[in-house]
Amino acid sequence: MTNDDDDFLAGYDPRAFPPVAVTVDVVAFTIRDGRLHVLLVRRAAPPQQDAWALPGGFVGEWEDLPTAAARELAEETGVATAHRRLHLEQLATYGTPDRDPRMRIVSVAYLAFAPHLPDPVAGSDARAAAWMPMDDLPTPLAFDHATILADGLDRARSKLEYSPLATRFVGEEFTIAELRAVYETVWGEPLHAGNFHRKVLSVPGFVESTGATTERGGARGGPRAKLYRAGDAQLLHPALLMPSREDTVR
Amino acid sequence: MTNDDDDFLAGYDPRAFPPVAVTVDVVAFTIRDGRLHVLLVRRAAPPQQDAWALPGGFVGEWEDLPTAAARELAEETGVATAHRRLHLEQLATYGTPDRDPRMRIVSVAYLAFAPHLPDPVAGSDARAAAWMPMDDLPTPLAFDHATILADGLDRARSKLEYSPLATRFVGEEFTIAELRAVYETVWGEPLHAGNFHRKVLSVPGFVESTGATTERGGARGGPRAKLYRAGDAQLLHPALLMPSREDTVR
DNA sequence: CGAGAAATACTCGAAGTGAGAAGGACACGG
DNA sequence: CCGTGTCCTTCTCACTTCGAGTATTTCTCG
Repeated sequence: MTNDDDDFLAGYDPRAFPPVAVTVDVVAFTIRDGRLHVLLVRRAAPPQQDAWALPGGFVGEWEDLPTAAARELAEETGVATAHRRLHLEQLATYGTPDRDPRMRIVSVAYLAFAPHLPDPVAGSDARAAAWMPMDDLPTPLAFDHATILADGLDRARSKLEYSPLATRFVGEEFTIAELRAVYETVWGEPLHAGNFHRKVLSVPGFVESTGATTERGGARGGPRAKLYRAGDAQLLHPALLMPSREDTVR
Repeated sequence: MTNDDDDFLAGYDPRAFPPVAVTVDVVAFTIRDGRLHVLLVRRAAPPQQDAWALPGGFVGEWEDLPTAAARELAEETGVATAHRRLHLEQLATYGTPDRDPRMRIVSVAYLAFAPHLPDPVAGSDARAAAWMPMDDLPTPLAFDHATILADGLDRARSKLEYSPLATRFVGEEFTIAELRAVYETVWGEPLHAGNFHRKVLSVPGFVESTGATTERGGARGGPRAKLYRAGDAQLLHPALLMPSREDTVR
């Protein structure tokens, strides 16, 4: 930076620009009882009081965007920011001028995943907070949150294909069958158990064996399963493609 | 919306929120002389006057984000907004608190592609505008634009794998060899001509034949090539994977 | 006219995929 | 304690896809 910059900044008035607020909204997914759930809050204040919405809120003046997303998640829902296996990534930004009646609001959406998250606790801005099953959502959602949620689901579904994201939905140690259940739940269709097994083990760095097995067989019988933990791969190669890929190509 | 909302909004003061400005920045790629080029402008005003930067600027009060991106592209560089084959997609949003010395600025980055774009014309906010080759960029770039540009390149490289984006870099009608040149330029490595040919034709909806051929053979010899135009596929299946994929997996 | 270059097609072995089935290990209900 | 059914895990087989190399033909250039 130059001295010219200093002179310039001294006379600079930030209020000269159009009033805009920046918020973060979080699409948080988890799996409960074999169904995909998203975290929603019931708005405690206008606008759209009592409507179900994604957790979110204004970004603090000196706050980074991902920090704000983690804070909102914690504040409005009691879901611990420092949850060990929480995954947070930027999804997209929504800025249609009339998406919020208060003023021009540009919202940066984040996508979060974690295994076995606890029941949320409603925070200051929320009358209630709950994990809602994706196949039985309240309608309508506030603002354009239905669009954001749909984009988040799309992203999650395709990220399973080429990233080890699925390991974020299960515990530290898991069986191949648990991992398969994640794919089946998010993709919404059954997979061939044998082929899935072969494929997961053939992708370098996806999972690594712990040497141990489960204590018992499955709830309805079957042998004990070997336990694995997440490997160090960032990208799955070859990828696990959704069976229905070809149908949705065009 | 309810009457409660109206009461609430009547007493609402937008100035109560932390001052933030929202900008758009555009990473525009094209191919010239077999090299990948990005559009840069030389800043005409502080801060960082005279530094090279991505074209961009403040979002108008009633302006949609993609509209703002197209406008900035046109304003600062003379690249026509309505260019027939211009592709524009949202890349990501950058909001680190100190990324701009003026104030808190959140910038939504867009990615643009087009074939054979004309030489840009410097607009009001730019002292100059130019297509700069990616392998010989001026350094440093203003603000965090080097990061944004790197993210844009990553996105472009991987989008070639599973989307028909490459057809946006060539003319309305093109040969398989021209398409291959796009992949080789963006990926930065030579491809096996025979395998590429087979693969492109085997992906349903990627290209469709026009029945015609080029008027002449290649500049250095060879037969006339068949001409194709873009098909209707939105997703390539099977995908064309980068040869170096496996090395960069972890 | 000859040499080199490029578009396209073909071949071969290696690797990956979907579908099915087999072999055990285990839970659970008589 | 035994039979039945579950289901983890491994195999097999036919089919597709892939990378690498080669062949053929047609063109430009000198």
